Amino acid sequence: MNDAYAQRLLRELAMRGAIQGYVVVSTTDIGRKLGISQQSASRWLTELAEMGLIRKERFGKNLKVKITQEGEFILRRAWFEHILIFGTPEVITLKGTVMSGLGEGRYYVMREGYRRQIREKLFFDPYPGTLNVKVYPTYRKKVAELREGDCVMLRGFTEGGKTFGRVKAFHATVNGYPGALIIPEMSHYRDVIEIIADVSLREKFGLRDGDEVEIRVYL
Amino acid sequence: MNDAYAQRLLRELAMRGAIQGYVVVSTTDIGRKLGISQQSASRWLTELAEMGLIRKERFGKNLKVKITQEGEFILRRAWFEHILIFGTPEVITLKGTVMSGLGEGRYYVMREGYRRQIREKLFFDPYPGTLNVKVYPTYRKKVAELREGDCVMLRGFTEGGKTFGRVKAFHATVNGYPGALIIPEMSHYRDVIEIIADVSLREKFGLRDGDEVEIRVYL
DNA sequence: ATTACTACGCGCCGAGTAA
DNA sequence: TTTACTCGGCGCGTAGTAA
Repeated sequence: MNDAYAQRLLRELAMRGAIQGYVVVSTTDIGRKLGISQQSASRWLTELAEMGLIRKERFGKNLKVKITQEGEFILRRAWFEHILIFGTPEVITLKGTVMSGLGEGRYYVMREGYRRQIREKLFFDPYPGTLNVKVYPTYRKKVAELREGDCVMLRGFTEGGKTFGRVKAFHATVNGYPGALIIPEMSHYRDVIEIIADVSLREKFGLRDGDEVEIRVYL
Repeated sequence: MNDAYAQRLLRELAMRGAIQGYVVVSTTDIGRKLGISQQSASRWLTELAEMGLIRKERFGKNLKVKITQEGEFILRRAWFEHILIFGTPEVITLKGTVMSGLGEGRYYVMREGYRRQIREKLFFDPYPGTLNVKVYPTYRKKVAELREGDCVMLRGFTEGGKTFGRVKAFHATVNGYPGALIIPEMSHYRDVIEIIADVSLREKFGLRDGDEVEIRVYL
């Protein structure tokens, strides 16, 4: 296997926690995520193990894998290069409580005009819905800063005669899970922010209104 | 072209400055760096341009390329993921002046026992020689901190009856150029540090004894 | 020296399938 | 359900070469 494939797969495994220790994975799932077949995913994993970049063991019907030190070296080099390219990120941490939206989040995310851009610019297929978070008053200033910060811009468009405005997006995590924070340019909220991810964050973390979450924005 | 190749090539181009604007590249050179043939490098670049991830133009006998916004999105996503995996680096900046070593740097780096590990763990083939930098007194404390920090460890070995000790290595840049800072565990110097890279840093920056350099260590 | 075309053959991908 | 084998076909990488 070549270098490029190895790096791509190692990163996917590392995102699942395979640096800290063994992680259960499925070849079907990895294949889907990387856009290759289950068979190829299986073969890639085998080759990665033969190259000594991962340890791989059967775990019932599944596999468990962990990245070796050699594999970690490769990832660290890539990490280092990306940091030379873009610099170290400014990380803004926000805290607040989950609140119910009025379902507009879902409505907007489902518009193909936004959805396509999210796939193209943020690289995930958004779960149709947003997590609304009311940030604690102390963080309002940081939210205001964000509005000025460097962002991924989602263009506005018209669809069925309706006009949808530009939306600012930022790579972010909620309780450590990756997604994006979005701020419609026209929105006037100062303390309510919206988060999107490739899964339902409410379900993933079993969140109910009033639960506290931590959001980290990387810019 | 698939995702993994695109990312690998985009990163290589970004490291050459193709995000800021057009950069002159040669397919031979890129091929060598990525471990593929000149012909493949040529085809990869063409395909990357067709995918809209780079702009490519002839520049005399060479090419000049620049990464488009779509290409940058892909790199930024990878940057974000690497930061989720390893966190944001602590960057330690050191300043000092170039000084002549006694040629031991060259002697040590040439030992195959170290050289192989540098290729495997730091991912470059070291130029046979080190840049010795005497850091200003204010930075001595930072150097001492480094000795304790998280590092890439180069194992000791014996060669021809001589024993070579363990060496701590850190990803680092000199005046922005990537390489590594190395600290032999047995060394007792407090204010002299050694840098290795894949080229002669003295030549690259036209350095003479007494010239000031800035070293950034990423850990 | 470049880049990049054509040809060709190896090897990779994925369908089918066994365990 | 899984993983991972075999196998057939096509895509990719490289040699040769033109410009």
